[in-house]
Amino acid sequence: MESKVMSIGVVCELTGLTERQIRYYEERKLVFPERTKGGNRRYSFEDVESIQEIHRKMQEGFNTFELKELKKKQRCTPIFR
Amino acid sequence: MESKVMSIGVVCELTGLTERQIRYYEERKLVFPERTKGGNRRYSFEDVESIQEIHRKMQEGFNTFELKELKKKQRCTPIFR
DNA sequence: CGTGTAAGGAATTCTGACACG
DNA sequence: CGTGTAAGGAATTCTGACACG
Repeated sequence: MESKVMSIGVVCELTGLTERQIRYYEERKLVFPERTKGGNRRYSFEDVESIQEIHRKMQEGFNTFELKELKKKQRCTPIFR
Repeated sequence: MESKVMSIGVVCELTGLTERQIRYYEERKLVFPERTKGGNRRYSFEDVESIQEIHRKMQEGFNTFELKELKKKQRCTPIFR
């Protein structure tokens, strides 16, 4: 599901992370929720997956910059899979 | 997806219905969203499908009581399909 | 760097009621 | 019966900043 339907509170419940962490990943250009007219964030299930992956990688020692680099590479290599 | 993750505002966007209509279906025991600790409704994609089906049936002339009866029958007949 | 927190405001949602019919 | 609406309050989310390190 790629439709952006969840508020940040639901994402917190699903991931076990804090709002602060989730907003920070966005600040570092790792997640891209949509916004309501009022400015509230809306996430998809794919975003939730992505957020969990980010958190896992960070626990493994990666910082947000490195994760951004990782994403770039992933965007360029699917041809070779 | 049966996880209850959407606020009523998102359901309005997805269905084109008003909050009033969606809450009324719940009042008539046709939809069963979960609640946050604070009391806010949370709907699943299945709920959205259900709500759209309810609205279609009502446009065909059914009232909420008849739809409740229909649901009962549907719960008893899947054996025969 | 990544995250916690208090601050103040704004968007979102809630309930119960009155209205029409 | 099904839906609109104004009312008042409460839950949720937002941003920018200070803090620690």
